[in-house]
Amino acid sequence: MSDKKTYYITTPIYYPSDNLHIGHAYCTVAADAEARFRRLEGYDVMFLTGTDEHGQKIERKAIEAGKTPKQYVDDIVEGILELWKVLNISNDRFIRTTDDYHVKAVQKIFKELYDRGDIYKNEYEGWYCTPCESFWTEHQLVDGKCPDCGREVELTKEESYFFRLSKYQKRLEELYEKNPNFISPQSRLNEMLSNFIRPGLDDLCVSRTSFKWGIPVTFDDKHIVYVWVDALSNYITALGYGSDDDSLYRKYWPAQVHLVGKEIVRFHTIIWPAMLMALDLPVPEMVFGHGWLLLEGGKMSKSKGNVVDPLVLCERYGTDAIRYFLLREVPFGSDGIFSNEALINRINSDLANDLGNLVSRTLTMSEKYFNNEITASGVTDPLDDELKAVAAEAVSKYAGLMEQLLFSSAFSEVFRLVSRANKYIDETMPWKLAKDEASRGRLQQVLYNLCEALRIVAILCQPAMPDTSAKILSCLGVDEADCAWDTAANFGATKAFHTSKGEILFPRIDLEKELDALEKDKKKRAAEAEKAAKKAEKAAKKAHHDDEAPAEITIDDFAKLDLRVAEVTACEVVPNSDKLLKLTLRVGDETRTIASSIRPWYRPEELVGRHIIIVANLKPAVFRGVESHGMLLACDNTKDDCKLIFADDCTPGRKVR
RNA sequence: CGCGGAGUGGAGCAGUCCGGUAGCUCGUCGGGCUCAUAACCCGAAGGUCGUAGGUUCAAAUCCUGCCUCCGCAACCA
Repeated sequence: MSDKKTYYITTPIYYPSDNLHIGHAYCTVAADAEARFRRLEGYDVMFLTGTDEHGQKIERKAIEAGKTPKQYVDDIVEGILELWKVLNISNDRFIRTTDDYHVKAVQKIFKELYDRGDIYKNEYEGWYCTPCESFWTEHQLVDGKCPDCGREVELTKEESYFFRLSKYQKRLEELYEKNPNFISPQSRLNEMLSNFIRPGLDDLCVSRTSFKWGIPVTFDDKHIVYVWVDALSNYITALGYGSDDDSLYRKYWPAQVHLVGKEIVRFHTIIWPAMLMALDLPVPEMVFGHGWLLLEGGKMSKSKGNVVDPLVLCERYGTDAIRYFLLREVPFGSDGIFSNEALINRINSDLANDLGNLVSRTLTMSEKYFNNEITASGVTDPLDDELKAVAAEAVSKYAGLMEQLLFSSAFSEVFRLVSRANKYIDETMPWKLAKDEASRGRLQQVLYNLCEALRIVAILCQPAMPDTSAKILSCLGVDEADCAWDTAANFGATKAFHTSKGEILFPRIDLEKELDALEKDKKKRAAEAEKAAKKAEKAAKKAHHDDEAPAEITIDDFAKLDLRVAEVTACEVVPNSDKLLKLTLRVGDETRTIASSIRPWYRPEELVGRHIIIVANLKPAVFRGVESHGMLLACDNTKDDCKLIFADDCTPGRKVR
């Protein structure tokens, strides 16, 4: 079967700085549905997802959590893999940008771009916020200050490597023109053109020296590869590009579609194709920018406590119901709103009332009237024609819509057929036919038609609800051959159904009770989260006192500390304080004040004249009205005991290293 | 004048490109049916399509101004 047409689809690689939420699930479920649909159609599918694990944010998060960056992302990624398992995601590969093969390939790509002259060294000028260690552009500044912390920034130059993005402006415009579907949906194309292409492209900074958690540039070890080359190239490195075995790359590239959120359309439609052009590689066929799933009452955020955890939803309502909801509720290109009420209503009306109930009533009649054995009797009626017509239309429209990633419309076609089948039961009134032995042949045909309709519905539902489809097909008792995609368009393909009543597919949910329960659950979770946060904070504080080592640091990090010997010239108790002592210190020629919470362990008079070690360049802080300029070094001997580090033999003012 | 999207019966949306009976889902009300998961089927009520002008025999649909909401603005899908 090597002549099968290939279909390569990707999701973005997600940034594991936190656990994933419903929005990530949205995108991945969509990609999964498309992948499943193409497999059903007979394509040789490659479906890739993964994680983008480098960068300053993760470096920082890891430090906060007291872990190495790798440990930190390992833990998050474990959760992500679990989530995809629960959501029944059928990805063929999962790439992590920390994977060895990826790292090597990225280094190779970076070097090649450099050798070709499309990456060059220059200076990057920007506004630097020292405490945040972040560069900002003029536009990003808020009132001329750091948008993160609000502090002063200074104009700084950093040596950087740049990618000649500007060189590809014209070729990009040609690409869009020649291939109007390259950026989909259409509205995103306009956005790219008027926002970025038309004003002109600047060369792009593709390396960093301000943090370390990334892939080193092989020929200049001060630099690490910044996100663009690192993350975007995953789509080819995952297939072995740049490794010894690039057979998958040669087989599947270029991708048919990169599925991305609208906020990263730009990187995928400008930077990524330009990079590929620079490498002389083919560009993907399409970048589809989907909308966002917004939450009732604004954006998802932890502080609002409105983050929707897809694991919780799956546990509560079943994976297939959640998958269906995500695909059906919102047209794929636009933003939509997620609410529990919408979710429950959708499950109740579509899945329980219409589909589940249709299956249930059909199977019940099959059992009751025909002992579960259904074949076509040939006693037809004009009433049958419309059912068949709707089925045929559903199949053809569905296929076209799925090919364009228009999931919501595609499934609305499927449910048109479900509705028509429900109506067909009312029109044909099988319970009346059953009362008259003479209409037995007709009754049999009616049930056959219903089973056929259900068989087709089940086939079409596979991409969205794989488990439910399997259940329905199993209850219908059809051969595997009659589950194939090709047979969906063939109403009447099935010879015989050997049905069996299964359990209720989707139990109805009591909306009010459920919303109450969810509300309670949410409060419980919020409380737990708060508790956990406090605990974590405590633990973090404790970790400072503990001999448990935080993340590894470099000698440069250590060099940032200005440790000095100081002589205590005076010492007094700070008023209104249980723990604080105010120390006056001589550090070389300088005199300074430090407040420290060591009163439980030392009397003021016993410290005067002693030499201690201080951190001299700590940011000043005010405790109980005393301005403290530094910190004393001390040891937590036990939980309740603290000892200062004395250095009586050392000269005040001298540096400690 | 940074860019883009949206304002249509109680809720969520389609229709707008190519002007001419305002459609779908949910909800509400009434009826029918009993095979079925208080489900299903039929019917009804309810909208001067954000606002002010303009073009036209005719505008939700084209043009202009204004108002409101939302998203993006070097990385939250």
